[in-house]
Amino acid sequence: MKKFENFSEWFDSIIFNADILDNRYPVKGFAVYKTWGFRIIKRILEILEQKLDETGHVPMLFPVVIPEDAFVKESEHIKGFSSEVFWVTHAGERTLDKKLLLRPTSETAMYPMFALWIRSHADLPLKVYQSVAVYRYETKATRPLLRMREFLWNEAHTAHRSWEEAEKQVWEAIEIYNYVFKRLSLSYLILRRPDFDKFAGAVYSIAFDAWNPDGRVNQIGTVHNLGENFAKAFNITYEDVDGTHKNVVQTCYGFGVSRVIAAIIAQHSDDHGLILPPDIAPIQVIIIPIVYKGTTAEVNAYAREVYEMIKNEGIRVHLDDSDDKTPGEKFYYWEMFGVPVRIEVGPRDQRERKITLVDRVNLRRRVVNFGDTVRFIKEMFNEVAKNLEERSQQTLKELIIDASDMNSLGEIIRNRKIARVCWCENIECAEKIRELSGGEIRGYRVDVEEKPEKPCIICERTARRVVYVAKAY
RNA sequence: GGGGCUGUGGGCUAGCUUGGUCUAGGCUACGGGCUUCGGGCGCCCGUGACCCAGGUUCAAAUCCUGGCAGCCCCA
Repeated sequence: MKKFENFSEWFDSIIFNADILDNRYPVKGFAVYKTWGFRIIKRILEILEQKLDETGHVPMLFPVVIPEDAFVKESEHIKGFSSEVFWVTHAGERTLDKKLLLRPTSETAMYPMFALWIRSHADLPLKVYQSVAVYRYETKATRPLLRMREFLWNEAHTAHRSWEEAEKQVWEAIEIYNYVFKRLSLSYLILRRPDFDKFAGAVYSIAFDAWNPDGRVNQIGTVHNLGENFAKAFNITYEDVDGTHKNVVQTCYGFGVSRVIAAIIAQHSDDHGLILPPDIAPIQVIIIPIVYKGTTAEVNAYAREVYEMIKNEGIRVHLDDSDDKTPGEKFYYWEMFGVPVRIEVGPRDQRERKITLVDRVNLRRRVVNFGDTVRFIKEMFNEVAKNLEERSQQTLKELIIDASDMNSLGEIIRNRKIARVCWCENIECAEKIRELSGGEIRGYRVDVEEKPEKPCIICERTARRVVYVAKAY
């Protein structure tokens, strides 16, 4: 199965064969995370949550159901989500007096409580997070990991004394996500969404769009400045030092765990299967003994010795000494699961007290002395992470193409790339871009400033932004 | 939201037009055995399937309707 030729089939086969997710659950848009996938998820969440803890966020867990009256308080928010919420209307045979919905996101679950908890400036900033499943009745075709009706994410919600503080928080959030995504060697664009595409109820939204081999971008995280919109709706006020009562200013940000796994697969993996950054690999090193008749005992004993030594260094290592598969089969098997480093131990290695190291990215062999094993493993971990990042960055660069006119824009999108265009910020022109190219304006970069050097690609008036246009999941 | 295509053992598929030797074939995976083992070795044996509900018919994997599920394209 070829990654860049038939992304969809390639992606589905990796998800299935590498035990990430089983999409055969009999409800559309719902699936089972299998062991390998779920172990990876736990590692990703561990990295993220640790960073959130370090930056003063506290973990909490809010209910999955939200009463209708809380949900309808912020008018923009309802408009954005009402068409895709799951309603709980019955309990047994009885109809509920008060309909409940399954959280599509937790603003309306959390903020009534925030209103109770926040009394004075001393309660601020409040920074809360939770890692939970959310529910959205997607009307578009669902896709495993990329577009599910139940998906895992981590959401953080903060409340502050002022707009300035909230702005700072937005940047802290961006840095946190950047840190985690970099640890996963992912490449993406950090884009401020155009106003028509911001989060329902936000003042503005910033999103992380990861590249995909089919040119469709994958939104793996978002950061929103909510201003006072929800504070007004939910009456979240505090008494300031001077005795006046003010609305809090809020931010919230979401980290799409399911989509992050999708991005890791889509960006790093190859036609042999998954390739995992060492930080999140459930097994980081796989040892495969190469046994021949006559040397079986020595080789297995030596392999065991190598295993014990590596294990004692705190590296997640597994010895595959089963005799029901040939070494070649084991190579292919563990490559499918993306184990970043393989050690082959054969009679030759055993005689010379050496080991053969192979990295998952380039599959190059290296023979090193027993005593140097751990040092070289750690080096190889860094190398794998670096190679993945460089390769991913390179692909992102190649995917982005400047569009000078409508014809070239249409061609870029048809060729499954990301177009960079100058735009005047008028919604009419945005709509034309979508109609004529099939791609959507994803926004302009916030991590670097890009000045438009040409007029708007549609109306030819002065352009205000350099924006990225792509199809999206 | 609109249109098109598809559904056969755990996975991939043949068969479907033209209903009947289909007792549903193959590859792979899985279980057992022998043999091998520095990139999917070979052989033998075995388990395992026509998405669901109706309908047409002497007869349905095959035709029709609906449901469920999946894929693709467009809004």
